[in-house]
Amino acid sequence: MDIQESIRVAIVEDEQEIRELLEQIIDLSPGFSCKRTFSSCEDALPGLIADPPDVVLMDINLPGMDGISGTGKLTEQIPELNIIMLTIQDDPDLIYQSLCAGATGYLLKDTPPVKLLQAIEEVRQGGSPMSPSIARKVTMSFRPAVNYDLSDREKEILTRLTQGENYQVIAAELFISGHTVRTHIRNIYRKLQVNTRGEAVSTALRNKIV
Amino acid sequence: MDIQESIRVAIVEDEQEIRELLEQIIDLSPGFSCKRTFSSCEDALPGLIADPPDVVLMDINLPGMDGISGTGKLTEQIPELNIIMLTIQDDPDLIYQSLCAGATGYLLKDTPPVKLLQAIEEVRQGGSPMSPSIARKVTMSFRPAVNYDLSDREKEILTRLTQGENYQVIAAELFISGHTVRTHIRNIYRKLQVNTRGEAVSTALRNKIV
DNA sequence: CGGTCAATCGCACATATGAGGTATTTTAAA
DNA sequence: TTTAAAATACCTCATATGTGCGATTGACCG
Repeated sequence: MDIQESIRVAIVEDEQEIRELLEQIIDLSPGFSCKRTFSSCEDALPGLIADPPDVVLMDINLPGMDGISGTGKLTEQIPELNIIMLTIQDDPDLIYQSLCAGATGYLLKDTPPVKLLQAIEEVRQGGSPMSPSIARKVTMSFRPAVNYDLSDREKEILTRLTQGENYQVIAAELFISGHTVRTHIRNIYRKLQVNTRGEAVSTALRNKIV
Repeated sequence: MDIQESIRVAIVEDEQEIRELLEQIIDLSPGFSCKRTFSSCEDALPGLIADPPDVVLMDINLPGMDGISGTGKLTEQIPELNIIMLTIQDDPDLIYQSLCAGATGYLLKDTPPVKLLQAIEEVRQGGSPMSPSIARKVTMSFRPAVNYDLSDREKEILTRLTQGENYQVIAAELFISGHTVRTHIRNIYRKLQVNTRGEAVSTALRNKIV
C-alpha cells in the first residue's frame, strides 16, 4: 500500500484543546492524516465541500451553526461523505437528528484513541461505527414505544388508513359494512387519543403500530 | 471474577452443521457457555421464556416460525432479553423488521469467531453489535429517501397536517386564508402523488420529509 | 424585458369524515 | 356458564375535505 493513501480526516470542533488533541492522535498514527481542522461549521463548510476529505469528525455543540445542521448541509452537497459525530451527548433525540441529517457514525468523546482510529477505518470501509451505548439506543428506537392495546382488526383498519383508503373501500376489502368501519375507527381514535385521520396515521407510524 | 459467571448463550438455528459449529466456538471459549441449542422457534420459545439465557443467537430463516416472529414473541415476554440475529441476509427490510421485533444485534454469518464472541460480550454490556455493512444500512435508513421538492411553506403545512390540524386552524396559525391552505395542500398532494390526507401524512413520515 | 414559480386569494359542489347515540352477535375468558 | 370484550351494524347531522376552475402579486433568472 502506498504511503500516499492514508485516510484524510478533517475535524470540526470548537474547543481548542480537544481539537488539537484529536489532530495529534490522527496525524501521528500511520495510515491517517489530519491536514484540516476547524472551530466552526461556517469555517469548515466551504473548504470541505470544495475538497471533501475521506472522513469528517464533527462535534455537535458548536457556536453558530450546530454540528447537526452542518452535517445536513454537507450531505446535501456530498451524500456519500463519511461524517462521524463526536460528542459527549447520548440523547436519543440528538442521535436521531444526526442520523437523519446524514451522519454515518456516532462516537462518544470518551472513546479511547485506538477505538477512534478503528472507527475512522471502519467508516471508510462502508461501516457505521457507533459507541456501544449509542448503537443500543439506535436499535431501541426501532421498538414500538407504547402499547395502545389495539385489537388485530383495529390494526388492520389503521394500516389501511395510513394508505389513504376511505371508509367504503376498507369496508369492501374487509367484507364488512361502512358502519362497522366507522365504529372501529372511533375506537381506534379513542385508544390513540386522537380525533382526526392525520393524527391517527401520525401516531401509528411514529409508534410503529403498523 | 467467578468461574460461574460465564455468559450463557442459547442458539436457534436449523442447520445442524452450523448449529454445532457455533456451539463449539462458544462452549470452548473461556467465559462463554452454550448449554442449549434449538433447531426451531417452536422448540426454543418455552424453554427460553421459562429460563432466559444471557444472549440468544437467532437465525432468520427457520422452518415453521421464522426468527423474526420468534424474536417478537420472546421480547414480548422478556423485553430486556439480548437477541442477536445471525444470518446471511443483509436485506434492509429484514434488518428493519428484526430490530422492530426486538433484536439488539445483527451479525452476518461470515462473522469470524473472534468477532462473534466480542459481539456476545458487547450485547451483554448494553451494546448493539452489528456487522459493519449492517450498521451502515441501519444508519442509512434514517436518511430521507426521495426528494419531493416541496417548498418551505409546503413543508410547514405538511407538518401541521401530520398533527391533525384542519384547514381553518392552519390558516389562522400561518395568517393566511383557508383558500390558500387548500391550494398548498393541493400542490403537496400533486408532488407527493397522493390524494388523501392519510396518504400524505404517511408518505411524509415514511420519507422523513417532516 | 419576458418568463417562471411560489405564495396568495377566491368560488362551487359532491363526498368523506367526525361525533353523537344505540344495538346485536360472536368470541374468549373467568 | 355467566361475563366481558370484540366485532358487527344502523341512524343522523354538521363540518371537513378533495377537486374542478380561475386570478393576482412579487421574486428571481436569463
